[in-house]
Amino acid sequence: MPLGKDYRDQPCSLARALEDVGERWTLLILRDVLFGITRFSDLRAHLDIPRAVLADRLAAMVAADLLDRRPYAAGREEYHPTAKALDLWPVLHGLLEWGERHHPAGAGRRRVFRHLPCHTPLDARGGCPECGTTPPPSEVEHLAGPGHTPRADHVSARLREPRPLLRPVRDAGPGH
Amino acid sequence: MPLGKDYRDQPCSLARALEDVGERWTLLILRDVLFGITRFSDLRAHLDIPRAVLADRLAAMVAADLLDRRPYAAGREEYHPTAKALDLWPVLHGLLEWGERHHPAGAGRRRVFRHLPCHTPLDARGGCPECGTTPPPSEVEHLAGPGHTPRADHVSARLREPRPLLRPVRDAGPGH
DNA sequence: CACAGTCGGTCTGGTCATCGAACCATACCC
DNA sequence: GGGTATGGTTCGATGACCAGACCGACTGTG
Repeated sequence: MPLGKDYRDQPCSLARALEDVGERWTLLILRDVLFGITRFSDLRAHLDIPRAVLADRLAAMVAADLLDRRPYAAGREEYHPTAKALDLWPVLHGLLEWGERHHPAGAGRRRVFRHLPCHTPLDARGGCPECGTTPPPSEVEHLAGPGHTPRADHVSARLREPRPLLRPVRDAGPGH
Repeated sequence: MPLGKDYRDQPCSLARALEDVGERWTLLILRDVLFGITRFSDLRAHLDIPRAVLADRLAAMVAADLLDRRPYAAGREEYHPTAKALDLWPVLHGLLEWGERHHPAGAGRRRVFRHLPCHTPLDARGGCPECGTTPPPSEVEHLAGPGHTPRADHVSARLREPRPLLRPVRDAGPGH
């Protein structure tokens, strides 16, 4: 399904937001980058997205100041979320929770988010019921829940165990 | 710009959510319906969306249990948000606020949301700083802010004055 | 150095969505 | 009957998306 990009004549801030993140695949890519999936090949393995579309979206997201592209070796690039992208985390989390509520998996939640210091699952608004704060991504860990459907790719395997948001999946385990 | 609809092999709840509301125009239509714009012709006037696309989206949103379609006269239809749609309000508001923060209009906010009982502008998370609650749409009023860019259509004119969410734009004024 | 493999893309051809404009059926008003 | 409002559908052209083939730069291996 194609998704257009511009909503030219809409004076609303929602239209502005959708011009940045409303295109097909963009929010899923953003989620993956927040999950620590930062490389072209890993994003492809995890999302089953056509190469050309992924290349196009990454370029658009760099241009929109959502991603920072930097080499980790000669000719090899990594994409990291900018402050603007991190600022979207509560919305992304809210949308995911909405999907979880209205399209539940039989066995339970597909993914669990916990406040790292408190070790408490976040509520629907992304807040920590224990300490009352709304943690930034850096303080949130995520792991597969009981409703999780396994995927074959190597990236998905890494995301089953608890892992802080933003930690590159290429790096070692949970980290405390 | 087209936006596809299905993300078949993604086991994530975010993909499920995007299959409901990820298509082009869908979130803008949902916002408009929450603003009280419930008729085909009014949506068209406010969004500048091709007729065929609007008809397709409305049908999809009814099928996804986001909208309830009911006649208000012989052969005339109105679309009203379901509970599922109302449940998405905090996300919609969060995305709008994100757009406002990262694409500000020079003169200030484009649209202001206030908690009706407290008459206090909502914070970025959709909460009321006065009473500490997160009001449902029925308790929120909205009006044009200083950064508002006027549009010529008759619907936009109605949305300039304060008005509770969900109140049909065809109905009379602010209502307290 | 030749060779294979990995990575991050680009190119191509076919399909599908979107766009803008025209058309249409019903109901109402006079 | 003629005119208008409403809620669509149909059409042709353009553009987005998709799957798969191709490619250039670099790395490691012998």
